[in-house]
Amino acid sequence: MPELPEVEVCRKGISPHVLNQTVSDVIVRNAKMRWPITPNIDEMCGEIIIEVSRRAKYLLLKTAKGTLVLHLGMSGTIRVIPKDTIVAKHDHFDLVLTSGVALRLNDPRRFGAVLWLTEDVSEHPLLARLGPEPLLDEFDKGYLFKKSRKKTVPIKTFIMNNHVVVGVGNIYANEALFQAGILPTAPAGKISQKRYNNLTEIIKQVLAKAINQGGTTLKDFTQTDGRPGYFAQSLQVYGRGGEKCLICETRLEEIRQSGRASVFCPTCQKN
DNA sequence: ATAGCAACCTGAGGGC
DNA sequence: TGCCCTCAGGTTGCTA
Repeated sequence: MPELPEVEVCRKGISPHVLNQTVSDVIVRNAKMRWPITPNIDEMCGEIIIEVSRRAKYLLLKTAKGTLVLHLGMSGTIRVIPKDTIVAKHDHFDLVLTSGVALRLNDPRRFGAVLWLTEDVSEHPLLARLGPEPLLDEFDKGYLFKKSRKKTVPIKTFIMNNHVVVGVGNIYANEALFQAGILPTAPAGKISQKRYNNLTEIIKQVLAKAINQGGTTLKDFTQTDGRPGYFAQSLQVYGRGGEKCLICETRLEEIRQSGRASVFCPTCQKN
């Protein structure tokens, strides 16, 4: 389910329920995720969660002793529930709090991750080399232009690369490039400063709007309280291959780039 | 260094 | 009904 907006919606949803709460128990029903769930995760019991933050698509629950790192992969969801709620298929992990509430991770495909790290999280190999956060000022107008010089990779592959900028997944990459009028196949190194300025602004806008609307609900994504996100109705190209462009009525084309579907309008978008 | 893509999984949907 | 194929929000870590 998750691109950056969905993870941020999740962070906001769980935060009031877990911040300053004490962990009473951790329940691992299936440790086989992207990597095995950290065996020493029960060290978390008795700890107080002092910060609920996000870096890229990683959720970070910080305590005095260490940080719980959660990633939702392709199909993960986190619900806030009474701790005795009946367990469903693919409910792999619970973080139980003394308040009687639990965070429950459900992830059919198990591409997600649950890691208890006692070292400095920002130094961890998974997080150390990530690019800037797209919604912060560090992702500024000059950044993409400078970073892309001499790069031949297609622009869509470029903006989806975590080492370039984090959090831009397949849905929002398609949407942002459509709105910026740039073909997803355009070589990153050939795009002008001016168009990068525009693209940067659009990426920020698209992500911010999606967060405000509670994310995009496709198959199984819901907010932590079970409500759907409403950004799906704002999608202009994602999932619309073969349908008409909402601007010019040209038929939208669909291709595959690096194994991912790219949808674009051959009229509105240029190299 | 960089590009392409297999791999990790389950489930849904389409064609036959 | 069943089988086989393709596809899906991500990302690491191979192989060239």
